[in-house]
Amino acid sequence: MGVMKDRPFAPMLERLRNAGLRPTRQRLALARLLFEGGNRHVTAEQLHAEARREEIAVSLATIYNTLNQFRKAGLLREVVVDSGRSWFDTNLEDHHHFFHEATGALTDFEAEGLAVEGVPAAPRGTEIDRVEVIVRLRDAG
Amino acid sequence: MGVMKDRPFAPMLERLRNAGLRPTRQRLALARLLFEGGNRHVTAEQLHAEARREEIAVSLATIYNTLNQFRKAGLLREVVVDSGRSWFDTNLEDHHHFFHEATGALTDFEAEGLAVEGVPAAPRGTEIDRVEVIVRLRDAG
DNA sequence: CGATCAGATTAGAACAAATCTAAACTATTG
DNA sequence: CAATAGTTTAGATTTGTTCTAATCTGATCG
Repeated sequence: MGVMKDRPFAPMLERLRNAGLRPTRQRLALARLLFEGGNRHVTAEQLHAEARREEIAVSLATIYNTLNQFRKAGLLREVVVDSGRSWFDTNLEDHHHFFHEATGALTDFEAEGLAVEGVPAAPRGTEIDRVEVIVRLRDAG
Repeated sequence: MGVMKDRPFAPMLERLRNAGLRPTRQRLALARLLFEGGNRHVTAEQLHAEARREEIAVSLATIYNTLNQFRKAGLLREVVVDSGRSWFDTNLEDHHHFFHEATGALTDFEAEGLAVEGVPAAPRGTEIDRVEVIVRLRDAG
């Protein structure tokens, strides 16, 4: 835990600067919620609620701004599994998702070990950006 | 007798009845737009606009009701690729999708020839419903 | 048939997620 | 430490979807 001993904000501050984002109070606080501790998936509303719980004063508009800026800066990935809301994923490794329709639970699995073969060529004028695999789950029975 | 022998909507009528849906004027008209002619992808708004163009009087609420009923009845599949709206796909075969982020174009490709291997076991208490592959495209360059 | 009634349709209200606006605030720079 | 460019904010707005409760219609039965 020596990582967080001395000046707990310094690395995060650097990280924001490197991403070309001014390290404001709000961005710093949200970055710490998102990136300290393991990987996570959040929606804007969830993160807003969490910030409020931690007594961090951030408006919902700022949550949206920040999540989108972090995404554009490559600090987050957006995951679309259920229409009507966006999930943001702090895991930047090559990976895919389980989505449990019944509960809305979203979990990662490593791409290592997964092979997708036989993807047809991209249509003329386009190229493949990313191959996304979503494994939809239902209750066993 | 004395009734026209050629009844182009008869098969569609049967199809609705088989799905347990009363074949109303609106459902019949929408079913014909959706299922006569090749496979297609539509959003609710698109189908509404198309119905209006064809001078079929259907409210937007009915479009939503109908798309959801058709989906539940297994006549349509929902495709989630971009948050904020739902696509409905008349193609019931095993297949996957190209999604061109820049234009929002959604196109099918056959699952035949595609192999997804090494999907981890479903978490306890759940089982795999469907493995969905979305190939996200960007402009070539 | 024509009456009945569960089920379907509808306009418009309500809701939810996300974005926009323009005014107030703040981190950087010089 | 003042100027300024970038940031945050409350609240309004937009967009996609669902809900409500009133009205209409397709199937059934006498």
